[in-house]
Amino acid sequence: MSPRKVNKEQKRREIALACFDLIHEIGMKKITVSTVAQTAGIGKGTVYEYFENKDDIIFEIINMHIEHHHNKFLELIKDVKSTRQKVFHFLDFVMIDSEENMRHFNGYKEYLSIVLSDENKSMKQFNTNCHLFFEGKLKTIIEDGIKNKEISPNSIEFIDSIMAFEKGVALQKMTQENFNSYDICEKFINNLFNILELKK
Amino acid sequence: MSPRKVNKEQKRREIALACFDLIHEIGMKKITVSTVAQTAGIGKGTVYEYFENKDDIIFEIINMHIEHHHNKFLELIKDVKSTRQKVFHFLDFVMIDSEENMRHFNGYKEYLSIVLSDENKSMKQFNTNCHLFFEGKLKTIIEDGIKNKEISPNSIEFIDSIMAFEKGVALQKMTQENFNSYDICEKFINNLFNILELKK
Amino acid sequence: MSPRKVNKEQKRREIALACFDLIHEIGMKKITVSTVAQTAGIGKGTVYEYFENKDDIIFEIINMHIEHHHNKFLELIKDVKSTRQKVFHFLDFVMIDSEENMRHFNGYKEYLSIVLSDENKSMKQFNTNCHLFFEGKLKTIIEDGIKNKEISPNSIEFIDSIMAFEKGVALQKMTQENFNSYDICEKFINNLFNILELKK
Amino acid sequence: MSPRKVNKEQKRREIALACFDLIHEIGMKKITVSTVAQTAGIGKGTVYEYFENKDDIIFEIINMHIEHHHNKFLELIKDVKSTRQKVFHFLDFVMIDSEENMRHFNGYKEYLSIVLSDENKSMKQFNTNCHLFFEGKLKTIIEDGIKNKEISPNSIEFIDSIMAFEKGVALQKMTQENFNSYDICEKFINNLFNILELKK
DNA sequence: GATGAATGAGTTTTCATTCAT
DNA sequence: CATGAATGAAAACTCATTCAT
Repeated sequence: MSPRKVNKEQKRREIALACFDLIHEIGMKKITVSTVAQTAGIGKGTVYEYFENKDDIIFEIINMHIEHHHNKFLELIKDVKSTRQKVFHFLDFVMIDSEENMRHFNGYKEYLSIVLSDENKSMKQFNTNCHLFFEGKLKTIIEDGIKNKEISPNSIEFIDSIMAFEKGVALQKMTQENFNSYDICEKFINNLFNILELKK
Repeated sequence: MSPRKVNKEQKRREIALACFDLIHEIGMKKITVSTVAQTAGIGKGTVYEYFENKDDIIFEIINMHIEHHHNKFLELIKDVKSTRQKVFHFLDFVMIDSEENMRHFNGYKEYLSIVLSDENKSMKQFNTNCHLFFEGKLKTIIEDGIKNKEISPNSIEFIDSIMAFEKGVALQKMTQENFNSYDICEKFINNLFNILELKK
Repeated sequence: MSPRKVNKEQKRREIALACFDLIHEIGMKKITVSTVAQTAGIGKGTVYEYFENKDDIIFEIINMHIEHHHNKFLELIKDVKSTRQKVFHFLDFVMIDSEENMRHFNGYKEYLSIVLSDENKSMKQFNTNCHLFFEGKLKTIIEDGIKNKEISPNSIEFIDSIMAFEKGVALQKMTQENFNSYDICEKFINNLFNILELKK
Repeated sequence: MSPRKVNKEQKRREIALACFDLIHEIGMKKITVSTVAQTAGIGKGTVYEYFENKDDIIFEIINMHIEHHHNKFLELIKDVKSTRQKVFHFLDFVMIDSEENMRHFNGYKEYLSIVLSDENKSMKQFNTNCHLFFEGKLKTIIEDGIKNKEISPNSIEFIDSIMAFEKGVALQKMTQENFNSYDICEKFINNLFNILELKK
């Protein structure tokens, strides 16, 4: 009960949580240790009690965003039945422009710009793990579809392409003007499933 | 229109040209106005005679790289006959790990990290134009293939997806460990053309 | 006088003793209050129960080292007979490069750099006392030699010079490259005793 | 004439010269880049135009002091005739407590505390060179004395000891209370020359 | 037009000391 | 008595931009 012994890991998360929105509000590049301290309502020195250095802070905040995004996705596909529909939801992240989604999307954008500029190995490793998480989910979706005889067995061949497609759409949405991600995704899924779906 | 203006533009290009390789050599992020001045053999103040600010310089250098890349690509597909082969070459940029290609690829990576971090509107505009250039080329390739009865007329529907796929592969190659872009692209093209190619 | 006070003094020594080797291991300059607390297995705040401030801690640790060095020296000359030999041992500290000796020597170096940089009066006082201790020992050695008719009575005049010489050699060993302290000390003692020793 | 091209080396010296007295006034350890900039009447950034880093500044200031000291010494012994007298002047630096001399002496003290605390190799090298300079001068003095039949040929054997003695006296003057350097040096020289001087 | 010297705001990081529990 | 979480002053260094010559 007493504050004598603080749970370091928990405090880390508390500080990061307090700064969760900084990424949207001022951009990852402009986050300074001072800002973090102020936002979390603590002293600059205190930040260094819980984080190795500035990158460590940024990393924890990003971590939190990704985790949040994972959970959102799992929630989303929980009750969906058709494979086509599940894949639609898989692409929600890049298709849907709801305010909340856009906040996450912009967080991801900032995140990418860090990963791209840093030659930070652990960032790449972390990013690979995120990729594998979603790839695993997609694989499950596709395999379930095959089992249910919804889609043809060779659908499994298209997983890599879907993953790449999704990332490409994200990138274009981030870097191009007037890019209509919804239409492009819709067309892609329809073309794809017209090929993959088994006629009954 | 005035000869003044033309000279300015020419000098801009001269300076940028002198700095063409800086992006590979020291990385876009580490380019300073001092470096540019030194590399171009002019004074730091002179740089500001021809460029608004640092971003303006970076922009011009990038411009030059993209242009160079455009020309390379046009050269590449000049004598290629089959549509499948042309699309293969279209993906050369992300598939082939030759030293020269990797230099360009890493330049593109640096470039992306700038576009993503900046909220620079003109960057986005510029990037859109680049996209449209390559999209145009791809469209021509596909349309020619349709005219030649190599591929089915609905192939035109897949252009957006190919564009997105290519960008997604690029992104993954930049941000993931042990990513095998070659195999993924090969499988993608083969799967695609098995569907699109007309049997004779 | 009160048992309180005695316990305080004892605890001071316990803490300092626990940190005895820190000086060799990480260097005096890099000792932080945190390190001291950790090494002594107590809380940072507790350190301040027993020490006024950081300098006070450092001082206590140094104290302990000097005391240790005193004892070593007394041990060393206990059974030595000839005066020349005793003076040789007097210079052991700056002549001999055994690992243990070098550890102490480097400790002394760190110590000096503190004394020189600080305008700390008590440090100077303390250092004077150390000097007087060794000067007393040297005086006894010389006086014994005179009594034994080993060396001439005016040898007493050379005590200050020997003391200064020893410190000068130490300083040079600390601050010069390729300084051969052994040869210089040997020559010095031989020259000196050739003058001072009585022929029989 | 125009400020278009500044002589970098000269400006370095100008800045260092402006800070010449900082060492006495606030102590070497407390010199900050800000202080240097303020004292020299320039901007902080400007300091870095002429110096690699903070150590580089300190080094230049020290350099200037040593150089100054060298010149003073050469001036001092120019017209002195007897060898005994020359060696007296050789020890002036540690014997005489004139205000100007004490300023230099304190500068040397600060300098030593840097050399001792840093594991900076170039500092040691530099210090060795200073030593060699004065050793050379002393050697010349002694050799001249031998040539003139003032002192015995084996006087040459005592050079190292005189050098060490001088440094030892300096160190004691820096680190001990009520240390009477004058008397000790006087006694040393007299004892020494009573032995070395040839009787006529 | 060309130059490059001067600038200072802005950033990260350390650590002795305090004080509430 | 003991503790350790919180603190913030202080310091080194970078670099885009300006402006006098």
